[in-house]
Amino acid sequence: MKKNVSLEKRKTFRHGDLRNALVTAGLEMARAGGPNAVILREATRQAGVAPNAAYRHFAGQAELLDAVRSACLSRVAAAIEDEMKKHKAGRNPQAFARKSLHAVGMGYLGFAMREPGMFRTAFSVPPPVHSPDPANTASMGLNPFQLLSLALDRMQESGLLNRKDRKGAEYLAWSTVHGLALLALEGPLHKMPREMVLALGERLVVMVERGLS
Amino acid sequence: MKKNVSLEKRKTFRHGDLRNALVTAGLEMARAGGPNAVILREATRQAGVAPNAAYRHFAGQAELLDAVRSACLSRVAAAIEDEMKKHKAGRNPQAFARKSLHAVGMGYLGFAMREPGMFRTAFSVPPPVHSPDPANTASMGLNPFQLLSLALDRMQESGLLNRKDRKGAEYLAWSTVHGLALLALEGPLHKMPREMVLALGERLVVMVERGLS
DNA sequence: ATCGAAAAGTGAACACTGTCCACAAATGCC
DNA sequence: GGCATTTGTGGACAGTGTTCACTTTTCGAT
Repeated sequence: MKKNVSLEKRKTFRHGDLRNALVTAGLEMARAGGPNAVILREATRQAGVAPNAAYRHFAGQAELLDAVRSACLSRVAAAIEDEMKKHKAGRNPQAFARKSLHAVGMGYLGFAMREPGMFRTAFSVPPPVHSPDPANTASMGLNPFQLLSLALDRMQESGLLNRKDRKGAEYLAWSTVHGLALLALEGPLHKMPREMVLALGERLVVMVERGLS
Repeated sequence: MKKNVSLEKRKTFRHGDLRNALVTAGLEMARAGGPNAVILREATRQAGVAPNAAYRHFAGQAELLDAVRSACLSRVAAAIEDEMKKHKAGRNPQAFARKSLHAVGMGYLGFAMREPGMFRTAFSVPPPVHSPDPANTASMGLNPFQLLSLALDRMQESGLLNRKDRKGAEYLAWSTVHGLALLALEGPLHKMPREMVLALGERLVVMVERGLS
C-alpha cells in the first residue's frame, strides 16, 4: 500500500510525510538486520528522495536511529501487553500477580525470539532511562519497564513480595530475561533453538519468582 | 606517545609482526569505543602500513574483529580467575562453592564496569559457542563459560544443587549477570552509577543462589 | 489576493570506510 | 645463485554520512 509511494515517482515536489516514510523504512531495515543495518541513504532511497532530504527531519543518522528505536520499543511493549492480557484478575490476587510477572518475562523473550532485529535495535544504544516518552508506549501507555513495574506491584500488593525486596526488583528481573535474550540473539548461545531458549526462559522466570523474595 | 611505532618509519620493508600489531591496535580501539569502533584502516595506520596489508593476515574486517574479540574474551576470563583466586578451598565445601559462584558473577560484572568497551566487544557478535579455543582462555585454560561451569560443579558436589537443577544452570546464571551488564553499559541503565550496578549485582547473585535450587 | 519568508527538496561535493586489482620488494629454500 | 612464495605498496571503486549552495513549494501577514 504505502510502498507504492517509493515506486511511483511522486507528482508533488513535497513528499508530504517524509519523516514517517524514513522511520518506516528504517524500521524494516532494523527488523531485517538489527541496529547497524539501518542506513540513512537507503531509507531516503526507499522513500524516493535525495539523501540530504533526511536532514530536514533528523539531525543525522543517529537521530533517525533514535526514532526507529522508539518504534521498536513500542513493539516490545505491545508484545508484553498482549501476553499480559491473556490473564484477567480473578479472585486470587497472588495467582494473578504471578501470572502477570510471568507474562512480562515471556512476552519480552517471545518478542526477542520472534523479532530479533527489532529487539536488538530497541535495546542497543543509549536510550533515555525511564522516559515517559509517549512514542515508546503501546496501547496501555506504558513502556516495557513500566509494565514490569506494574507486575511487581501486583506481587507486592498480594503479599508475595515485601517492601524491602520490592526496591530495585525491576532491575533484577529485567536483567535475567534481557541477558538470556541477548545471549541467544547475538551472544554465544545464538545457535540454540528458540524453543529451548523459551524453555530456559520459563525456568528463569521461576527462578526470579523464588529468588526475589 | 606509544604510537612511536607508527611514527618512526620502519627500516625493514617487512613489518615482522603485523598481525599482532593489528590486533593490538584493534584491541585499543575496542577498549575505547566498543565493537564497531574497531576500524581496519585505522589499525593499519597505527601499524604504519598500507590498508591492504591487513588482507595478508585477515580475510577482512570481520576476521580482524574476531581476533580482537578473542583477546577481549581472554581478558574477561582473566578477571574472573583473579576474583576466584581470592578464596581458597577450606574445610567447608559449601561455603567454598558459594564463594566461587559469587566470584564468577562479580568478576564478570566488575570487568564489565571497568572495561566497558572490551566487554561489549567480547560478547557482541556470534562467537562460536563453547569453543575450547585456547585464545579465549586465561591462565587456568578456561573461558568464562567454563569457569562458571566449574563454580556450579562445586555447588552440586557440595550438595547445594541437585542433579536436576544443575542441568542448564550455566545459562540461567549467566543470563542474569550478562543482562545486568548490558543494561548498565549500553541499555536503559547506562546512567546508573557503577557502584549501584555492583550492588545490584550482589543481590542478583544471591537471587541466583536462592532461585536455582 | 500578493508577496516574501520559511520549509522542504535537489545536486554536487568531501572525507571516510571496506575491499579488490596488479605490481614490487624481501625472504627463504633448493 | 636463482626462483617461488610471502608480505607489503599504489591506485582504484563503491558505499556511507555529512555539508554547502541552490531551487521549489507552502503558508501566513499585510
